[in-house]
Amino acid sequence: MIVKVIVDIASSQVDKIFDYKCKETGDEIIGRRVSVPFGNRSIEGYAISVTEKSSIAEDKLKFINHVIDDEQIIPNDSLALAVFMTKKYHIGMCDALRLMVPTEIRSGKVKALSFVFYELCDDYEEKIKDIRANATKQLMIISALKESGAVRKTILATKYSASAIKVLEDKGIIKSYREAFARTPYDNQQNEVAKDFTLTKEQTNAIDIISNTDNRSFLLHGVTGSGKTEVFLRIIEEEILKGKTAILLVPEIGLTPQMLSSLKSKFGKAVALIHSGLSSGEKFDEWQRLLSGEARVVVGARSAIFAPLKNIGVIIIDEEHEQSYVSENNPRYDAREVAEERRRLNSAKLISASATPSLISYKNAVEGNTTLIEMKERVNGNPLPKIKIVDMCSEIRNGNSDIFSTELKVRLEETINSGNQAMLFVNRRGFSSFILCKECGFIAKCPSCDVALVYHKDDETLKCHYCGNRYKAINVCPNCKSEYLKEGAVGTQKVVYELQKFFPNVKILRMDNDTTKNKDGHLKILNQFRSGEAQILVGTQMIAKGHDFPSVTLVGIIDADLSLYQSSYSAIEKTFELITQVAGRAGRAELQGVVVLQTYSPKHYVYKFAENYDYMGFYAKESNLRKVTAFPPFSKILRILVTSESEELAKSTIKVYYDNIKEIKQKHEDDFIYLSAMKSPISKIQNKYRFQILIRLECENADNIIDEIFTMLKNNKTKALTFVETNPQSLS
DNA sequence: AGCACGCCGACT
DNA sequence: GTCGGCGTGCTC
Repeated sequence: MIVKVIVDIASSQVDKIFDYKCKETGDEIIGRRVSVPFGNRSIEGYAISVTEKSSIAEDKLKFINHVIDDEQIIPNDSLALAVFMTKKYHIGMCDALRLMVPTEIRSGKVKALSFVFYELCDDYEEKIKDIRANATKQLMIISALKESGAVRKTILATKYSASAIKVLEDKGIIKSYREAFARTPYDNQQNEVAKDFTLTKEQTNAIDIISNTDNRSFLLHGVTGSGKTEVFLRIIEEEILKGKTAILLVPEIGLTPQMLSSLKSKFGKAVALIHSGLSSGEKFDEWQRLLSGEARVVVGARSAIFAPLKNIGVIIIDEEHEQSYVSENNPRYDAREVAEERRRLNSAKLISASATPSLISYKNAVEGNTTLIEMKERVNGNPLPKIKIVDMCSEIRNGNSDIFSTELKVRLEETINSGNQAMLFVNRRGFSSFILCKECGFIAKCPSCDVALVYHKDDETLKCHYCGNRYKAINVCPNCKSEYLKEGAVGTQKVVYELQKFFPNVKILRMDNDTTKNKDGHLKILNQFRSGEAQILVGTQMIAKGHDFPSVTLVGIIDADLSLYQSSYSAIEKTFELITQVAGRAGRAELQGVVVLQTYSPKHYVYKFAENYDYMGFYAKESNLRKVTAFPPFSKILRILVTSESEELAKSTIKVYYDNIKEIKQKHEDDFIYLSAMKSPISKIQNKYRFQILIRLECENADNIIDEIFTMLKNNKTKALTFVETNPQSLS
């Protein structure tokens, strides 16, 4: 038999199928790892298929050393998924397969956890007579074991001497055995008790539609608090009862513990959790539980889409619009697209849910490619919080140059006095975005990256948010020695600093990348806030997601324009999402909430629509704009990024690509809306120069042209690293 | 990715 | 004469 093997080397040069001979195997080798001779060494590879004959000369073929796994670890649908990904994302087969076998499994360093126990032998009664009365320790061990059954070796060894244990073991009175234990994340967490809800009409309707339609994708558009989670749970339950499995994707961080608790209360041990925050041991065990079939529901961040489940009945993507479903580092992939393919391969259902669906998903639904389900009412019947738009320009005209408007200050005071809590949202960490010399215009920049350094007041440093390097903060301009330095736009630290001036006695918490570095950092801060230790929580994006805080009645958005004026075609969409999501934090319980949104461009249409929670209106307007300007979803953007420590190499590589693409363009002149090669806006990160090509294509033929471009890239041998991305969210 | 093969400079 | 520099090319 000939076995087709992908070698476990992530390099484009060996990104192809190698044929090996294997005497005694059939299909069962597929999806297992094998050890194979490669050159003059032995390496690991993945068996992906078998054939009778090879096109390689017989004398070149070698035999497989041995099969590593004693069962299939990559399900068949995942193998097909990997092939799909190589085409879609211009990545190697090895890169794709590695996503499906976690490092913990591949490294072989993590082992199943097991403990040694001691228990009495069945026939201990007879042998016990031989023990002398003065062997008190031995007798104590026996009575201890008699009382509590099996005892762990480590525990027994702390109480009794090793010699006494050994003697008993040698005499055949006690015996040891090993038992495996799964390391279960958040096992000590109290799970919510499953309640029997009366479903709302909308929930019942959603469940009906979904359960009565097989092999289909759905978009569940429901306002915050419309009870989407309950719909998920019922559908998962249905599929489980049919003997199928389920995947539930949630955005990175925050949401997992909450969702996990709901799932566990319903499905108990059948639920596994997969995300980057787990320890290696936990990851290993959760993955094994999924593979063995013990766990049949997986909840996790984007990588959970690769869980080793068979016979998938439903895949759910919660907060479907979230950017965290797109992996930023290589291999770059969009878990939502992968989910759709895995759904197709399993003839399963896919439910994408959001209060603010991404334009592309909503368009798909409107056009009938997926089934749109609307949920417009909140379960508790409460109104959504009122959004108040504050014009910061008129604040300045009225003599208030603070970062807080009068309205926000007054409301903060009211909120605190009434014993409630407030959240302030600033989408930038640090103190100020840059330091500028008013005399000579000097801006402190990172020597390794082409970006301004961010001033951090708490440790008096200038930090680079791209490479993480830190420098001492400056008081004088290093260039002209001027003392007149100006600070850039406000970050979370400055908000806390200014806030403390107005409310010296109020406890304020800050939550951003800097305060949540250590494990469970998020949870710690969120729990502190929930318990009422602080009255105000200041934070970035990450406070917008996740938990409900019943006593938060005020949410402030310090500078809503920040995300609006980013040079991305989706900046306005992101702003709408952000406002809706942040607003959802106010008044989740009985208390009516208020959102104060500060902006310098109050007339912008995004604020009008956001103010009224008018997703449909916003969708119509924004989608029309994209159509007119030919931006996604009405076109496809392809970005090719080349990075190298040598500026010359990066530049010349881009030139070669560009010339080749120009040739492709000549063949499909009508399909190209835009083509240009340039320095990346951030032209250097970590001493690597960055050049890029941006292409915008008409939708109809885009996939074919992208295929052609990928083939060209693949055939080009260059030492510079090449990344490809479609519809990039950021061009930096 | 590794490792061998291969063709040019300063050393016992 | 040869040890070793890393450029190029191959691995079923």
